[in-house]
Amino acid sequence: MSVFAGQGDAARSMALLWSGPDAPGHQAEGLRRSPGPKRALSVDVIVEAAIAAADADPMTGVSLRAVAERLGCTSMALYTYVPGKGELLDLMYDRAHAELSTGHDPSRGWRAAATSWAGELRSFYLRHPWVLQVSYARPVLGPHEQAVMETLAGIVFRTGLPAATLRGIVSALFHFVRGNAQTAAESRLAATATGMSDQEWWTSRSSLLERLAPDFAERFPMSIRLSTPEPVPARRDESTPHGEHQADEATPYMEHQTDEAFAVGLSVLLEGVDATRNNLSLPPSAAADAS
Amino acid sequence: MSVFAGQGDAARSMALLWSGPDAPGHQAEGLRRSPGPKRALSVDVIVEAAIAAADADPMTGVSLRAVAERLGCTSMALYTYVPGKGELLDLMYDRAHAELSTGHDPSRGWRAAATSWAGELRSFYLRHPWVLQVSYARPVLGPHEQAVMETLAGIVFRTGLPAATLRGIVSALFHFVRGNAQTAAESRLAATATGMSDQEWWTSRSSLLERLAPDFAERFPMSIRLSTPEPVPARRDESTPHGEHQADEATPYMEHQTDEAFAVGLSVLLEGVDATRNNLSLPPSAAADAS
DNA sequence: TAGAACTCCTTATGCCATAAGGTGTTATCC
DNA sequence: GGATAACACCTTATGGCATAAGGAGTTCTA
Repeated sequence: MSVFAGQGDAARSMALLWSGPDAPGHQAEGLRRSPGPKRALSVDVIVEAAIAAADADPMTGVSLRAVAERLGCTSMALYTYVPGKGELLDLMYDRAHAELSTGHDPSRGWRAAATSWAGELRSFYLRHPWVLQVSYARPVLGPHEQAVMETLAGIVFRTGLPAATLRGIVSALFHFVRGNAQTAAESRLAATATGMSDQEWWTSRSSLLERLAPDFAERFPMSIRLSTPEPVPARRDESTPHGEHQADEATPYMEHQTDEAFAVGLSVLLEGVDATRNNLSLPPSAAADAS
Repeated sequence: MSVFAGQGDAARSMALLWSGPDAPGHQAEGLRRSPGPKRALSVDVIVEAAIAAADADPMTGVSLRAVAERLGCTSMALYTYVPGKGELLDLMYDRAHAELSTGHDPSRGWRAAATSWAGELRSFYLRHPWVLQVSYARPVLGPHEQAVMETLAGIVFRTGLPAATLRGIVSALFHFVRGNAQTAAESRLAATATGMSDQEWWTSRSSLLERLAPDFAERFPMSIRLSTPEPVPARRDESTPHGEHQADEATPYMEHQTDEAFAVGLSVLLEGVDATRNNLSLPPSAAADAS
């Protein structure tokens, strides 16, 4: 039952995000100018603790109580530093993005760069699944997320496509990576939370379905055909071109599924970018996209 | 602060989902065989009321209290019919999918069919944004969602691609449509909830950013270039770099952005599917995918 | 007609965010 | 150097949530 999604007062979040570390309340020590007791905490420390709490228990959203417990104070004490939970979430979100690398090797092609960018983002989301709960509409773009955006923008501009097209591509890339990572993360979390492995889940689900809907195969033949694995004769023939994976027990079923879906989907998406480039360079006889 | 995401006991959800309407508790009337007072409600009625409640207030997740209020009973009465909130959510989720059309015109090409399928799914999500809060991992596939899946499977098999590739494509399509719809829906909801239009939001955000990060343009040149609209000749000088948009009041800024991103992203994705087909039909000299 | 089964209610528990207001600490001004 | 005002942090209260526990009334069956 993951919880959070919205954000708080954007103006206050942005002020906290973009103001330097010398801003009021941002640090415990510093040139104090005001009366009152010394501040025991700082925004940075709170954000750090909140991230740790969210990482430690990603299923249930972070609670101010849990954060406060980590810091040895009451939840109300946090309100001195942060306007509320929503704003704290914004801060956590941006701070976490500082983990992502911002440069890309310009000697590689745009496609290789995009592929590794997407892979890095995906593993970032898998490390911090709670990040995916933060809404994407009306983004409170903090410096670190903006840097991620900047990196991707730098990569896609090398395709030579116009900005309007690139906006669509960037958005599609983000949605794809986020969606895939969310599925993968939730499947992992479900396994640890319920104590039921993916394998167990799927077999029990299948047998249930068989009992409850005996006519499943006739009603949904295409679905069955889609989910049926290829007849894999030995090890690694090239019938499944993308990222074949030997069924060692180390990687559970769903994990393998999402990994493969990621490789295939990303490849197809970038193939589409390439094709869109070719379409533009071709003489106007090339059929326009039949949307 | 949208809330819900997980699901409840899958076995019980599946029993409720797949059992016919004559199953115990599914209907108010029927061949009663047991003592006790008549059932005033039914699972179907509860699910219907819950969907109505969720549609009416999609920001905050549905609460059992709200559903009960609609039905003129207490929240605890619902527990007689439904094991808990998670299972109710599963039922709502599947029931809502009954709205989607399941056939597709086989005379049209796969691409046209996929495009209209995606468009229909997107507008469905926009009608019922709460559906997007239901997790995608360990799906409790009910009959109606399965029918949607079946339709898409039928479409993509007409590309002739192998099932493993198609799984990746299907997954990418879903993630793309879901992500885009979620962004669009949240942006709409934010507008009505905060009473601040997208236009207002973006201008206030821009001016805030200008004050808090005066060096934004130097730090993030690519982002600026990406968000800058193509040089539309007249209308508004380009001194305000962020997201200028001719202000027709009909379609607000973000709405236009997400609509365009949907069209472009979908087109690129399907272009990639097409290109992947061509790659497979080509002689083996065609460069394999450089993942 | 007694009893069992069943529905639905009231009440209680334990989470959660956060509003309200009290108490002790501390820098600054007279 | 002491008064004072600003401030951090606490306790307590409010209202919302899911749901556990148990009680009261209704209706079928033996």
